[in-house]
Amino acid sequence: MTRPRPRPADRPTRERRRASHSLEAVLTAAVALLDEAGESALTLRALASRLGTGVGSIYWYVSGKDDLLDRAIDYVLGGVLTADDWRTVSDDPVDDLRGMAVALFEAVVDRPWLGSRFMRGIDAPSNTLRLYEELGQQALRLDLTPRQRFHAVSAVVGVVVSNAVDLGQDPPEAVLDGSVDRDEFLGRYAETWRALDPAEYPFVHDIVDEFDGHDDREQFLAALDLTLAGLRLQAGR
Amino acid sequence: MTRPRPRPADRPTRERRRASHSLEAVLTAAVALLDEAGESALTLRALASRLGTGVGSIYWYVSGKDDLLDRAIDYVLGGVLTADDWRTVSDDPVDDLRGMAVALFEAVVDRPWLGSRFMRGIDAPSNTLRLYEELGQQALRLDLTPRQRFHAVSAVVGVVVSNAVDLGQDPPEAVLDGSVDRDEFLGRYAETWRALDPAEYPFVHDIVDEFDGHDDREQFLAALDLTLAGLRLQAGR
DNA sequence: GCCGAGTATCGAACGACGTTCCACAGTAGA
DNA sequence: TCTACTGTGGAACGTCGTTCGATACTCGGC
Repeated sequence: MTRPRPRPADRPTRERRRASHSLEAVLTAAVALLDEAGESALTLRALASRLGTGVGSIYWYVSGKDDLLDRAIDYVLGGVLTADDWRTVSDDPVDDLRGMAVALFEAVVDRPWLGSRFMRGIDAPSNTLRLYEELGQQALRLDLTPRQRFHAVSAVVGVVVSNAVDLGQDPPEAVLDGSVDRDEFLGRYAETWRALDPAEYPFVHDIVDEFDGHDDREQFLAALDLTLAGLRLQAGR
Repeated sequence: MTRPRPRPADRPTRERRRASHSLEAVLTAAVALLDEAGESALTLRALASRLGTGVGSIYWYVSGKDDLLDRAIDYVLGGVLTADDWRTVSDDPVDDLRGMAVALFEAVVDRPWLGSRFMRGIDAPSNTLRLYEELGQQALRLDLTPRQRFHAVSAVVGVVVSNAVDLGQDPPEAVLDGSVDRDEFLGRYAETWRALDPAEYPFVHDIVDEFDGHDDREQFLAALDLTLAGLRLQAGR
């Protein structure tokens, strides 16, 4: 789990009577902007123009861009909590933990802009904390000390985060067809790697074929399974 | 390992005759700025004024801020490669891998601004790739398929990266005494967690004491050891 | 029916940033 | 000395996040 940051004072939750623009509308538009063109597309001006309003209005609902992003992320994380594939129940807690981690990862694949800010907002009432809790409830079923549990869940979240950071990196510059471009892109790197001295770079040569055209999902699953195997061992399963 | 990004064309490596400002000077000043006041302090104007020059000059050595940051990171990573604690030799490859991962993590603790960009620049001649290679050479000593090796090293790098991202997050806003402030900070979060309904948040209650005042290093080591335990299992060690 | 306090909207303006551009200076070879 | 190249420096441009004050709209109390 990530280190928390202080959140600016929330607007008092008084019920709003005239909500032509609501916080939800702001968040929806922000997420739409992010989905369409990535993190750099989310500017206060672009958001205001999409909402048909002025920049100043946004600051009524949100204390700043940081807050906006945090809320947008927590907003989409709420969708993960209510998805169907979330919360599988088996008799193996580690399997269930794995299922949740995969569901979390899938959410990131769909929205790579979640990127590095992913899983930061662990304020008391938030979907992020709820996610963390439900992950942890599986760990609760394992024979571990609280400290081991804390570390185990942090480790699993860490695997998702590190792969999310990967995915969050802006692609070359092509908005066009994702797959073909990506393979070409990886291929160009593989090419330069193959040109290295094999005596100096034996490992790079050993894995260059695996790197070339590798699947992010597979890489994530491999890392996850290594961690879970370690966890199984620790829990005596 | 992280997805590579295209790097702008390098300046031709013609030997420079009058190097009042060299690329090295630029990088040294940039790193100093980052170390003193974090990532947000590295602006082209601040860097220029520290070098006693104009902003335009910096663009002679570096193609932009992205390139500058990537080079600065690769620059400090060069120090890791030549450090004493790097590259321990034992008869257990996993132990050696662990030592390297820890050394890498220590470098990040010292310079939290490495943050999320950490381990991105895997261009052909770079310290990052060299780091990756040397990590991989330990995996080469294990009885694994190339694909397993690729995934194993990626997983280990991932553990370091995810904890680096954590550390890279800007602290509350205090530049002052790090430890006391941090404990207070964690404590405030722990407080709100303890106020949650134990029936709804059993896991959070279970681990809140562990979270309160937890050590980042310990958390990293726990995650690393889970991954390495899984790796040991996979390699039949 | 009016009024002041809270709720909400909007866009001009500010300062900081990354980047571009171009005028200029020093140096090396012809 | 001339010329081409390597390097320097800072004004200027456009965009960004943020602040501010003017302007409504809405409601409970008089």
